[in-house]
Amino acid sequence: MTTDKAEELLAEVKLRRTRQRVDILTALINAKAPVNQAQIMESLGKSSPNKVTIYRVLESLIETGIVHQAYIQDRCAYYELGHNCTAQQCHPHFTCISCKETRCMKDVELPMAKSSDGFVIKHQQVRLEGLCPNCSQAVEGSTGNQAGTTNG
Amino acid sequence: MTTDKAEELLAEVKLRRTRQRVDILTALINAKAPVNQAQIMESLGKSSPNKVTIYRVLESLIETGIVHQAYIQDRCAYYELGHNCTAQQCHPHFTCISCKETRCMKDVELPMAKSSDGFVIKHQQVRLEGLCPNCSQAVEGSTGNQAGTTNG
DNA sequence: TCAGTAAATGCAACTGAGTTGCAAATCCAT
DNA sequence: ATGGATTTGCAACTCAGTTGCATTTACTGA
Ligand SMILES: [Zn+2]
Ligand SMILES: [Zn+2]
Ligand SMILES: [Zn+2]
Ligand SMILES: [Zn+2]
Repeated sequence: MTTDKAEELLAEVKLRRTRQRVDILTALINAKAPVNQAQIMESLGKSSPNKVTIYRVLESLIETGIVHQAYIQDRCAYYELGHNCTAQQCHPHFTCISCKETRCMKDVELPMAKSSDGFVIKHQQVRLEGLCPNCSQAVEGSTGNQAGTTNG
Repeated sequence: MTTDKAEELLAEVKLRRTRQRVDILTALINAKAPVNQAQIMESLGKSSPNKVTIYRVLESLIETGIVHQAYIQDRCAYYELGHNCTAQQCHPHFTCISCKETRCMKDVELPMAKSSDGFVIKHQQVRLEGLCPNCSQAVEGSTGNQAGTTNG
């Protein structure tokens, strides 16, 4: 396991190295996409920290800046490492309106909005909606074919 | 009251003209900023429709496109008329990190993200964070002065 | 004008993500 | 090792939003 990386990060931001923090941070490091509390708990299985602890750990990690709240979907927050975002702007997140999957768009960049009228814009967050490659293909190529069950 | 406008809109989108729909839509028309269910209920006072009805009416109005869900704050959805948004992009919403107020930035425009790798981007939503004129002034002009209680 | 019917409403009970208070456990500096 | 501050777990709570169902209301067309 990549526990090393997690422990290293915790030391960097001067957070106490508890088993729970290491495990949760490791889960975030290993995640291929943003995850919510339930997914973290599930990925840690039987030895997962309590739900409340997960929220509290996420909160402390967010305070240090090593974790971001990526987006909210269905009233539920998703978290990810913040290591490849600038302070001003993270990558956009894309949700497919057909298959409902959400993913990071690390290759998409947008300019920052221009501050105006005394507003100081410090952070910008972009959400995208549309059709993912799977689903746009399905719509193009056939009639009445829904969601990504095209070629699987 | 501007009930006329609401009734007109309902006719346009072919929704039955119920007292509740007219009232809720009128509340949205009169609102100076996006509002949530509780605020709609409050603004309609004693004669307000039931909470469930408000959610169901909002849902039907959103389906027709005359109302949009503007943003979510503190796990709570805020709604507004969608009449001055393009299909692809609404105006950004700005939340002040100091006084927590959120407002529409109708004068701010951002280009649409470029679709890539088979992704078809149909809609883009932008959230901005920073300091509002009140609060940025407070930070500049003095020491330790919090939130918009500066002048007035 | 007056049924008849589909749609809309209200109520009560529910759901589920996230929070709070507090006692017990754990980390870490000395 | 020891002690005090921090962290954790549990149970109970909060509150926006949803669901099922009985009742009411808006429209159609005779
Ligand atoms: Zn898809
Ligand atoms: Zn991401
Ligand atoms: Zn402010
Ligand atoms: Zn707006």
